[in-house]
Amino acid sequence: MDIPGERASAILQELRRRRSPVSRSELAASLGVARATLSEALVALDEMGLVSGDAVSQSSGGRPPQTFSLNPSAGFVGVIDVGGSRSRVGIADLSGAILEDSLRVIPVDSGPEEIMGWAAAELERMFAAHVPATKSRGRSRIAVVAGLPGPVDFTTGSVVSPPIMRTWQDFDTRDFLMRRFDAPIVIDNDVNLIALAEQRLSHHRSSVLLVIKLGTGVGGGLVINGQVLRGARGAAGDIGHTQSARAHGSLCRCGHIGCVEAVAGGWALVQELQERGLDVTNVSDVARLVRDGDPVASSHVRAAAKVVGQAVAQAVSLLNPDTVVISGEMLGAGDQVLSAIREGVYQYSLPLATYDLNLVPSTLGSRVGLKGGAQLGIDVLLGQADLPQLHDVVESRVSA
Amino acid sequence: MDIPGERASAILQELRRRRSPVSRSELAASLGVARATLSEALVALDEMGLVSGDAVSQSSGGRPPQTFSLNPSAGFVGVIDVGGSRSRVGIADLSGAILEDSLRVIPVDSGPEEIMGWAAAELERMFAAHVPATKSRGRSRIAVVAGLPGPVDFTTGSVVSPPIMRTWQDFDTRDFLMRRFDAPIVIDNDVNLIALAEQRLSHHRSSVLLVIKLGTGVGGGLVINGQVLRGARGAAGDIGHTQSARAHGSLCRCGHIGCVEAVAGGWALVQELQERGLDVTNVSDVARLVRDGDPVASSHVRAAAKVVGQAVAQAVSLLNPDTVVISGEMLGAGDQVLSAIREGVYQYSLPLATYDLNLVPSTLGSRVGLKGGAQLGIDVLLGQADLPQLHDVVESRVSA
DNA sequence: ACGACTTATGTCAGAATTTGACATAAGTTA
DNA sequence: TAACTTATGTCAAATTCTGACATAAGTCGT
Repeated sequence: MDIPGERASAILQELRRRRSPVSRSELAASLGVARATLSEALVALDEMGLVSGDAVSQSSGGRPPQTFSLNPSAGFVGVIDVGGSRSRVGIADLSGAILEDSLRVIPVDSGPEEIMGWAAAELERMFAAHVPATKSRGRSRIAVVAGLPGPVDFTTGSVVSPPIMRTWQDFDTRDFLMRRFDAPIVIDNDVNLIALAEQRLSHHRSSVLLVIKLGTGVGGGLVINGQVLRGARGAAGDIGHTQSARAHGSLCRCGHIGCVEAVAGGWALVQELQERGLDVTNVSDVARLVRDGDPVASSHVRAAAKVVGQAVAQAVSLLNPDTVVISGEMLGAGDQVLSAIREGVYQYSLPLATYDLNLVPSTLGSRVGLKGGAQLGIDVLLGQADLPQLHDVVESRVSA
Repeated sequence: MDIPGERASAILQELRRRRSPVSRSELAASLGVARATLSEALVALDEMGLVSGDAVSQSSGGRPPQTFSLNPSAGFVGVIDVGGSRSRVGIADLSGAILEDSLRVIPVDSGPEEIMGWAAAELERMFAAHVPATKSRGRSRIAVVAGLPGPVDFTTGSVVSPPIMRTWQDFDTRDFLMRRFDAPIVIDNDVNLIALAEQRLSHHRSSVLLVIKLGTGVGGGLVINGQVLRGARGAAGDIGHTQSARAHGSLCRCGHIGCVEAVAGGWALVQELQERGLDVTNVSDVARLVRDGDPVASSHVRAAAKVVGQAVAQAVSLLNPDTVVISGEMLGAGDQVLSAIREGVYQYSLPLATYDLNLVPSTLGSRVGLKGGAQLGIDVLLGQADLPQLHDVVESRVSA
């Protein structure tokens, strides 16, 4: 029995949108089709192993409904999250849950061979451990997503980063992964993944979401109407290398002068504090010092946060987002960071744009990147990704 | 004979997308349905008077195809474009062509009663003159669109503008127009209308388009994937009141200090040049002076354009648009404006974001606002508008 | 001018899909 | 236990879409 792909996709999307199991009637109602139609489609999806009929749920006065949900083990996503100073690898199922993950502290400029080699090996191990060898019906689908800490050119799938990551410049990440995995591969900017995670998992209702990541660098991600805005060349969201009035004179690692990152980036803070004689080697150290009340570190971080706040204010004026999420290791420094950013935003934005603006810290923890990558991978597996250049891959998967 | 609304909408959309008449076969192919299916739907649309079968076109070696296009006189849009110093009213048909328009030089702070009263009267006259009393089949649909020079709260349809337009603050434009016209009413920001016009009429292929309007004020509009980005409260696109390093100290009419507009807005330039003893009263005067080679005016305008360029650079970094269009009266000052903006953009943006950026002047003339309003109105009439709060209105129109 | 060829259109029966109604299943409540 | 409520399976009828065929209306070559 074959079911039109469009309806199948709609059902899967609806099942995903609601987290909890849904009855046939509810599903039919929200999709606007007759129960009979929906029932038939569900059977087909069940045969493909994509949905699973749960046990009957509570009765509300009559026959209790059988509820359905996405079958979590119908697909798995391997995610590689490369960070400035540490990288993570994880595997998630269709529910988006991270089944296993591993962390390695390694600077990004150790080079792609070292990092991606390790990551791919880890991923192979995890796939072997978690993906059932043969599903009774249908084979488990898999996808691989990698997030890189720099602008990614979507057409080629490799990093295009004048500022940093020179060692990655000529490395074709997509190709490397394609050789190791027989699966759709998606390469994206790391902040885009974080932004997607925030929108899907924490800010479901947001239609214009801006995410700022304060880590080794300063990055931004944008999710508009549920879709990541990548821009013409995948360079959208770059807020770290916009000019700041307060950063005048500071030389940035990108070669320009006066970038936000040159004052507010983790690497810049580490450098400054080292010059002031403090014992710091990375962002975590800086955050710890502030938390412990070190006055020098605090004042530097607070000043940095104000600069970020001003840059965010510009973005808020331009985009009028409903939600701004602050993420990244620098959050570990405590409330001061957030309040300084708020100060900048409310000072420099028009009242209308901040009237009901929701400016909040991330609550998704240190595995946000993996979670976002999982979401993107699931999009691909279910044929709901907004990646034009992947359409052929996706098509063939969906029809299979 | 009734045809599913979804297909009807798809056909209308396709007919609109292609400007030129299309044959049945071509239409069927682009929509991916059988010719028979499409043919039947076309008959229904023809009976409703929405499409018109043109004369047969050129043969390509066999029977010449009959081509179809939207019937221009199946619907009309009245557009009111309120500007800082002048307002326009016009009427357009479904093709988007402006059939008639009229201009009145009147400052926006003359108040809404005066301006909208005049505009509504003009519009009533134009509707009476151009809309056929009774179409043979189906009644002509009409819509009214108004563009206002300030942030518009979409939920209420009235201006929300701390900066200017105090007289408009408590005026309910939508309600005013609803009382005069039995039609869907859309109130939007004037730059949003311009942006829509640029995307639809000049930059069809652009997926991220940024439009900057340099007039009495400095405004911005954003069209992403063919949809205007209005933001959470309709305040998106505000680039005039972002902070500029070079504008420090200048008091803006919005009450803040250091806004882009405080240096680069038309009103600010007029003020400055007056202080320097030049005889200018509005933006056109300034542009004329520069065109005539006045050194003082030129240097001021050039400096202003650089400030704008820097602000645009921020936006370019954040959004990575494929196209930036410069619009507004200040363009009349000549090439200097554009080149100064380019200078700012290329100096302050990352190379990746400007690599294949298309930064061009508008070519749509002084009636852009009317043209954009017409596009938005047609969207509404054909049920393709992205305005959530209008859905009920639209639904009832489409099914009728 | 005429026939061969090419392309477009109308028609319509059959295929595919969706629906609504009805019978049945499986609980709750009095 | 009977009455009632809600969920599900089934299937014929209605709707929609398609593919094939016949026909229409040009061009091209002789």
